[in-house]
Amino acid sequence: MRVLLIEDDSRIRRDVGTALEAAGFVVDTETDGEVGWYMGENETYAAAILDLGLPHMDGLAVIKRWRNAGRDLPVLILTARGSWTERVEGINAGADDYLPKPFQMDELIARLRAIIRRSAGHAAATIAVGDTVLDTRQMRVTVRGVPVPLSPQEYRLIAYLMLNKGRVVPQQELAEHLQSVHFERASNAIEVLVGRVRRKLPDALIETRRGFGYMIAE
Amino acid sequence: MRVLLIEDDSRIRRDVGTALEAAGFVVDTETDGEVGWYMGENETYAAAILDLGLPHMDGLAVIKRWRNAGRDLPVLILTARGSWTERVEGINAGADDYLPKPFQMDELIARLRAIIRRSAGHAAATIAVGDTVLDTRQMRVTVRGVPVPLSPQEYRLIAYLMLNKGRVVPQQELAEHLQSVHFERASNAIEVLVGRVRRKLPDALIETRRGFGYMIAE
DNA sequence: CTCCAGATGACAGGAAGCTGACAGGAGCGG
DNA sequence: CCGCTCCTGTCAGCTTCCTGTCATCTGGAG
Repeated sequence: MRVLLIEDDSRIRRDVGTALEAAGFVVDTETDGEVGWYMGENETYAAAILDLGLPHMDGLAVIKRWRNAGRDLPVLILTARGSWTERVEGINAGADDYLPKPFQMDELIARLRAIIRRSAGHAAATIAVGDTVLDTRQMRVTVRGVPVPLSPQEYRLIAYLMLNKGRVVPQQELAEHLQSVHFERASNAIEVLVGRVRRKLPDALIETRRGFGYMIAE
Repeated sequence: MRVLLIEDDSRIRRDVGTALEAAGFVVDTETDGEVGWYMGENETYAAAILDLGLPHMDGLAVIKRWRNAGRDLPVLILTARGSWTERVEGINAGADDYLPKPFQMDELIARLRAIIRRSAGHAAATIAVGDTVLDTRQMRVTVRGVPVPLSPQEYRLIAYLMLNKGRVVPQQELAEHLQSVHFERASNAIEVLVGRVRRKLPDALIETRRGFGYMIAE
């Protein structure tokens, strides 16, 4: 079982590498984001372990480029402890699981095996709200089992809202998260996008909280 | 903090239950998988502790059914020592952490607290005064469970007063907090706003302290 | 009883959000 | 390299309802 480890901290890199080899994995190690991306793109791995703070190309960007290219390589990201933002962004970018630092080697290995197994065709990482199910691995939304055709922006929007269900998400936060550089104040791009998503999904799913933002109830 | 303990071994059930209560948790105990699932589905817990070998419904099945229904209740599973398979399957099914038997009570409690803390991003941050509950994640106020429709200004006002309950808040401070540039002396905007909020909430909630400001009693 | 901070009802200007139409442009197949 | 399709941001028009102001009451303190 071959895995790709991308981590710039030499201490962690060595420790994790050793532990993974002891657990029976073949490990390729990279320290640079861009080189790591290239390896994942051109070689075959059972999974990748990815630090988020990397030289040359940020971990999130690495995942996104893999995903955009159709790579469904399972990815486990290492995040700073308690960084809710990183976690959500990571999962939203297409990561399969996250592990807050510092972590136990045992747990890393267990989770790594879990995502590998999951990618072998078993359970998917899903979030459900009523009839509507978000599958973050397939980057797809289904309603009563029927897939809903969504554009990339539309998917990112609904995914972010579902990952934050039960919480009011301000328009500003959505705009930042969708990372479209274009959004200016005095643009109603978010409203338009929400409208488009609403037309494709059950009506009451996305609540408007006038003056606050949007929310999906639990 | 209320937790759900599902365990069929009476010895472990009693020991764990006692330890949890000593640690300040309120514990609901179930021995049957299906009943446990039902409880988790219909009650509100800060977390669940789940044995994997259960009568009627296997622990893994319980987690999966919760997850499929969108329940993101943190789950700690108890596994047989060294059982890689169980660990991996547990995490794969959506468990947040696992603990191999036999275990130290201290460790169980530490890990339980950890997963509850980790899920705190999901948890509702609420403040209650009598029947009136402020939920800052949903940015909403409910009275006896019924949501009260509030405009942004109205919500900010009641939220600020509830966050400062038991203290007299001067009008000036309220005005500054609401950050409306418009407020000048000789404006009665605050009085008007308070009036609007009062009409939507239980009568005695906001006290007027003539000459000083407004207050919500504890 | 008098006075004045606070309460209330009415109102108008405008902020926030929704929608349909449109066009530039990215992505893709040929 | 061309042409087609789909994505996505912009715009104008419209609706809803928020919010500060004003004029007028009210009631408690002294």
